[in-house]
Amino acid sequence: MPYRKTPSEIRRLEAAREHLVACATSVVAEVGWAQTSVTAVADSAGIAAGSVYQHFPSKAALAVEVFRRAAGREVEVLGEVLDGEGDPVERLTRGIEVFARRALENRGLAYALLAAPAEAAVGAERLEFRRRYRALFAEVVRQGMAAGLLPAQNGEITAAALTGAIGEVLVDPLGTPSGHTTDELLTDLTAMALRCAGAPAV
Amino acid sequence: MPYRKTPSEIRRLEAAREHLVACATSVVAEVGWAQTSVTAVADSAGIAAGSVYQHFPSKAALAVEVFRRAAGREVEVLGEVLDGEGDPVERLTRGIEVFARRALENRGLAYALLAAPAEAAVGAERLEFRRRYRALFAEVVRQGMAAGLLPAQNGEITAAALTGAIGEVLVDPLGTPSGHTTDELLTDLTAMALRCAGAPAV
DNA sequence: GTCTATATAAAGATAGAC
DNA sequence: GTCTATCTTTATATAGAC
Repeated sequence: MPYRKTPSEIRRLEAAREHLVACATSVVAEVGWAQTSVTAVADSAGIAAGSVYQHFPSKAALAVEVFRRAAGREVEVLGEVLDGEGDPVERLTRGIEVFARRALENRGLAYALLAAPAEAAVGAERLEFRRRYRALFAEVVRQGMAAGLLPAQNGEITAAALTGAIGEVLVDPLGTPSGHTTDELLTDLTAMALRCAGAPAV
Repeated sequence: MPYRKTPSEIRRLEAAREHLVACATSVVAEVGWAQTSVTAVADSAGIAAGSVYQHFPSKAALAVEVFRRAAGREVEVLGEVLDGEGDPVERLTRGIEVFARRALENRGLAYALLAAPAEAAVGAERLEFRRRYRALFAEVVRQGMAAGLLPAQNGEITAAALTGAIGEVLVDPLGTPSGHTTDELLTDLTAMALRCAGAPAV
């Protein structure tokens, strides 16, 4: 009776945990935080409700993990684009495009991350991640000002507006109705973003 | 034993109901929807929990009433400013200023109306009212374009960005920290809004 | 380790006394 | 009409069998 787990045991446990997080993420994306009960997650993962507590001490801990994983991916992707090639204005344009496109492609998850009603612990995480999104946007705006491509402005407010605008378009189910393709929406959104940051019209 | 309520009885009942709505609004502004229990509202109004159900059939109905009253006031005020005197750009500037100032002056309530976690029924109302805010902004942007003061743009997206930006500034508790007075914040916010709508720099 | 069954807690809603 | 006390529901979390 070993007092230490074998490597294969550890792998199995981690895999089960990963599976649980993945299933919980799907459930949240589909029905939102409020309707995501421990039972629903367990059903989705094919285990009993009680077994969830083998991997997470509480529902809140699981929810926070789900949020951190998903939001962390978005921050990472956005950060890479904004920190990539080209001048600050080009990068900002691509960043908005990528951020919005990913959100539109997985609307349920994006809504859950940006806006959906959630318990307090998740709300706190959301606040933190919104700050990170905004910090990324604010930094590229700062660079744009330094390069003389953007006029003097409060970059934090511009960044907040960009984050808020994308969220707002997502929140409204009528945001992409008949007559507007995703591409048209993205064109209008990036145009607004460039105006918002004060980039000269093309 | 009259089968009809006397006028004074009706007045008393309506007054009690008004008082209940007012107290509930205060509670929501202070602690948010999630922490607003029927008991807390009843305590605040100085009545028993059970008595709440003399005036509203359910907690959700009370919450919706609270939301409608408060959000309706904001829509009305914003509508009057945007529909007032001056050219469209001037009205937009004043509208942003008034909307944001009122929100900053009653931050708890503004947060509850714009962003705070809430039950489904309130969430649906919020969606509806955000659409109304946006429709108001979109209309003045449309007028600005028609008057040749603003460049061609998707006014709905500009309107969404403005609503989102104000909400975003409010959501962040660090939005108005040391070094930024409310007036400075408003100056930066209106400047962003004018850029966002494409108004020429002053 | 995972299941079933159950304990527990919180909040909304109701019944009946006054 | 309002209060007190209680019922009911719902979902989290736990205990003990296998």
